[in-house]
Formats: sequence, structure tokens, C-alpha cells
Amino acid sequence: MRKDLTRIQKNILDFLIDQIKGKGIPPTLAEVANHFGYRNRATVQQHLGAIEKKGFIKKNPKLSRGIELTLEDKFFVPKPVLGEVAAGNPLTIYPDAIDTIELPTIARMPKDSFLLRVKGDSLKDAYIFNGDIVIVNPNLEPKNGQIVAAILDDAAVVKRFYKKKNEIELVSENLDFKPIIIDKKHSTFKLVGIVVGVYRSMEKKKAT
Amino acid sequence: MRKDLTRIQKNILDFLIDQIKGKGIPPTLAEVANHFGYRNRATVQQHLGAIEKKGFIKKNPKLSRGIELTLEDKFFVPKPVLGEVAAGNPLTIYPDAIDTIELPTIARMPKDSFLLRVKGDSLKDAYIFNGDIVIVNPNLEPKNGQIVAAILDDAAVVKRFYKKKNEIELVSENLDFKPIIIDKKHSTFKLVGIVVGVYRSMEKKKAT
DNA sequence: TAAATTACCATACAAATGTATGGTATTTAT
DNA sequence: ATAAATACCATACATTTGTATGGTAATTTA
Repeated sequence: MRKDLTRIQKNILDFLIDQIKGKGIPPTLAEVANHFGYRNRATVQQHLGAIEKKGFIKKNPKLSRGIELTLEDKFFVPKPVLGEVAAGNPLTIYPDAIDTIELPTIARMPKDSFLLRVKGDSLKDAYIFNGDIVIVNPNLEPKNGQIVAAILDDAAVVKRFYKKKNEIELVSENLDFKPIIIDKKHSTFKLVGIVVGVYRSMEKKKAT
Repeated sequence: MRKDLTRIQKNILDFLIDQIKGKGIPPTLAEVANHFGYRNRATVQQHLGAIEKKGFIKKNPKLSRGIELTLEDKFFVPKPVLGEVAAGNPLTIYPDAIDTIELPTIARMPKDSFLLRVKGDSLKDAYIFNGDIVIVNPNLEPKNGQIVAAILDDAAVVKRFYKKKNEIELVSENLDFKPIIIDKKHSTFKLVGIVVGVYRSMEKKKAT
């Protein structure tokens, strides 16, 4: 039975997940205490005890950095899906997650990136289909050859990016499609971010 | 500059990688010593020093479990690809990884699953393309409706699995393809595992 | 209102951990 | 042949780490 966490406990769990997924190793009590400004480890110790009792983590006694996420045993970690990409509509990124998908623990996302669920088959020329999850990083400068997500003429596109002298060229993964050339005429062009990866879960049937 | 490791140093590095990738956290000196039967940590200490000097790891001084693999760059971690799926050829899973792909940062593979790189477009009816990585778990019983990887008539297929009374039905994701019915006639049918997910990295151009 | 939970503090301690130093024997390079 | 690197050993020590115990105050639940 998995009871609810308090706000602070949730914060600590988030930090644990962040460290374990992001940095690779679980923090020590001292590191957690330091991060939250606690003056001693006992406070953390008690919070971890509470979080463990509620079933979110498991502590390996006497072992340094012995915190395990019990989420991990299920192979999947819930991640918020921040919006949807669909052709014909401007991309909307909601302030709160519209949904949650379970990403495999191997497919960890860089911290500043987010997930978008692809709606419709408008991106199939990039081999991305309805229901797929794209991992997008909005804070990277696109380099030539990278796959980017962008809004173009009121539609979302996912294509390979090439910057030329006076124009931007968007090339499809699927070579049957001709490149899109962007110059002054395309005032609506807006870069969303770099597509770091695509993930498709096979666990559940795709929603239509 | 990365000099060669000695046999023993290589063994230790392998153990480090195994622990970090497999178990999730780097071992302590004592754990390494224990694994190799050393009677004290100083021996490990010196080996790690040598391995670090040769550039394969980085030690965070004073930090417990502070071993980092320098193989890791910021966002991506190499993961072994254990074999290839391609139509017309029996699937081969090599004892050693044939290759390494870079999955988004971190963590660990679900322990009992492995990665296969898809070669060719033979699986495109399952929306899986050349260069994609499928995550396969061989130790789960397939339930009806799950996507499985299997060998059938000397070709690898990835399809949705349905067990009927006297036969097994393999349904394609793409409904344009007719289901495959497996009965006694198909003696070559061999289940490889359950496809947990598909991942495609956008960072590098796909090899052909 | 009484009791439990939550959220911190402080101190104490054994065990674990990283590190330093010095020693011996074998193998490899110069 | 001499020096350097390798591969172990042992002992010692300051920190780090997990844990235990006890205390205070505020909040929530019964």
C-alpha cells in the first residue's frame, strides 16, 4: 500500500530520483541534508524512514548510499508529458502535465528536456507515429544535422536542421520528402527544441 | 592519452562497469577487494590509482563510491548492444556486445533485459526501422496483446502476441498486414522475448 | 482535548570508507 | 643489469556514514 507523501517528503524523493537518475548514484544522508539546508543528518534519516514506510524507497541497512527506488523495480518511472505535437495545430505546452507516461529507466532524459506525445501521423516522414513520445531539449542551440522540433506555418514538424547562409533548411529523415527551405517568407517559423530521442512503449496499446 | 590496462586492471574496470551499469552504484574499495579476494583495500586503492592515471576512471576524492567512468559524457551513456535483428537471418545474440549505443543518460538497464539493434526495414510493419533499438526482456511470459520478438521461419519478427487454443496468432501493429497464425506446422517458431520498448536516438545519423 | 504525525534540532557511536605509508616479490622495460 | 612498473601484503588514521536516542514545536487527526 502506497500512502501519500507530504510536500517535504515529496521534495526529498524528487531529489533522490534526480540524483540517482541524473548523477548516477544515490546521495548520502549528509548530501541530502546539505542540499536542503538541514544542520544534521538525523532529520534526513527520519524523512527517509517515513518515505520508506510509505513504500517509495528501500534502504539497504549499513550500506553507504544504500537508497534504492522501488519505482525502479518496475522498470518504469513516471514522467510528465507536457504537451502534444500535432500537425495543423500550434504546439501547446501546458503549464501542468497533461498526462504521465512511464519511461524506461534506461531512457533517462536530460534535466531540462521534456516529453511530448505525438498525435496523429503527421510526423511519419520522420518515422515518428501517433502515440510516440519525443524527448525534446529546448535549451540547446541546434547544430547542423540535428533533429529539431519546430512550428512552421501552423504545423509542428520534426526534421533534420541545417543552417545555411541566408536560410534554414529542414530535411526529412525520409528522403522521399523534399527539404523545406526557410527564408524571410516564413515568419511563422519557431524552433521548439532539439529532439533528443523518440521512445515508444510497447506495454500499452497506443491511444488513438 | 589512454594507455593500455593490464589484465588485472582490465578485470577491475570491468567489475566497476558491471556494478555501475548493472547495479546502479559504484562499489566501495572494500566491495571491490572482497570481490577479488583481496585482504585489504589498499590493493584496490592502488589499482584504481593506476586505472585513473591511464584515464579510464575518475575518482572523487574523499567521496564514498566516488568512482566515475570517464566513458560517460554529459548526457549519454554507452550501453552494450547484444545482437541484431534482421529478417532472413536467424537472430544472433552474441556473448559479447557487438556494439555500443548511447542511450540518454544513465542509469541502468532493467537487469534481465537487453538491447537489440534493428537492421533493415523488415520490421517496419511494427513501426520499427533500421537503426532503432529495441529493448527486449527474455524472462517474462508473454501475455495476450503484448509485443514480442520471435524467430519464425528463419526471420525475426516483432509483433503483437495472442495465444489461442491450439495456435498462436501474431498480429502486426500495422493493420495492413494480415496476422500470422502459428500451429504445428511452424516448428521453427522461437520466442525471443517481450519487446518492452523502442528507442531511437536522434543524436547521430543512423548507420545503414 | 488528547494523541499522533510531522518537521526540525543536538549529541553520540560503531562501522565503513578513503587515504597514506611502508614493505616484499615478480614481471617488464631500458 | 638496473630501474621501473606491477601486484600483492599490513597497519594506521581522520572522515564519512548510517544509526540510535532524546528533545522541542507546530500541525493534523481522532
